Amino acid sequence: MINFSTMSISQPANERELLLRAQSLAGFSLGELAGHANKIIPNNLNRSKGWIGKLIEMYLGASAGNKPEPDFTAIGVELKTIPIDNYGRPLQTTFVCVAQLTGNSGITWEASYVRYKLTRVLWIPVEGQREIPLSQRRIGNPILWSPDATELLQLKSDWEELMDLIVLGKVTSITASYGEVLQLRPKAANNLAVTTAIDDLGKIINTIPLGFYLKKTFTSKLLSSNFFI
DNA sequence: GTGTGATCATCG
DNA sequence: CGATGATCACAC
Repeated sequence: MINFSTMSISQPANERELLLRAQSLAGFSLGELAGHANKIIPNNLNRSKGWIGKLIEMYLGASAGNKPEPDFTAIGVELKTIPIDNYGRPLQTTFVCVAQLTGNSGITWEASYVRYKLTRVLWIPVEGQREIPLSQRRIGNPILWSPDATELLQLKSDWEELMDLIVLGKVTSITASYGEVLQLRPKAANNLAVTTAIDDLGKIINTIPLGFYLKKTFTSKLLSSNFFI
């Protein structure tokens, strides 16, 4: 493992450096990483849902903070930790970004945040079974990924279908079952959270904020088909 | 509230 | 038992 201090870690200068850094973490447990960084390990993730992501971000020198940009802004790479089972299959869907529910006239897939976020992603698989104590869960081999032509088409058509629902004022009838590989689900502090959207008459309404998520079938394929690269 | 990091937990 | 809907923490 690279001898990181617990303080600030420089951003990787390029993809190769980032990948090497990520590869150096593979095989270590969360307990080892947390201990090395003098971080306290929570008993579970119930009240620390983003904890693993933040820990890995720190080790890799991610920089975007809570700005709507790729984590490694300078080199245009987004970081995603993804919980996996014994067979390397995802245990959860993957959050991509929040969905703008107003002001979408004229927006195209090419100019969308979903496209922007998913152009280049560094996936870090992490053992995610709840039976494994957090400190014993191990980091897997990273995968530097860009969507291939097929994946791009799947994402684009789902995005267009979902955006049509938003633009046409059908927001309140959206469920997570729309979309083959991409879905819209609540993304909020709780179900009292509110944002603005438009109804089918074009009037402003209040509704729960939604986010785009990648379904497990999609991430499962990309993880398995890129594993041996 | 919005956006980051996500996973929890209930229900069919 | 998995997917959908709900939720947690934090920065600003």
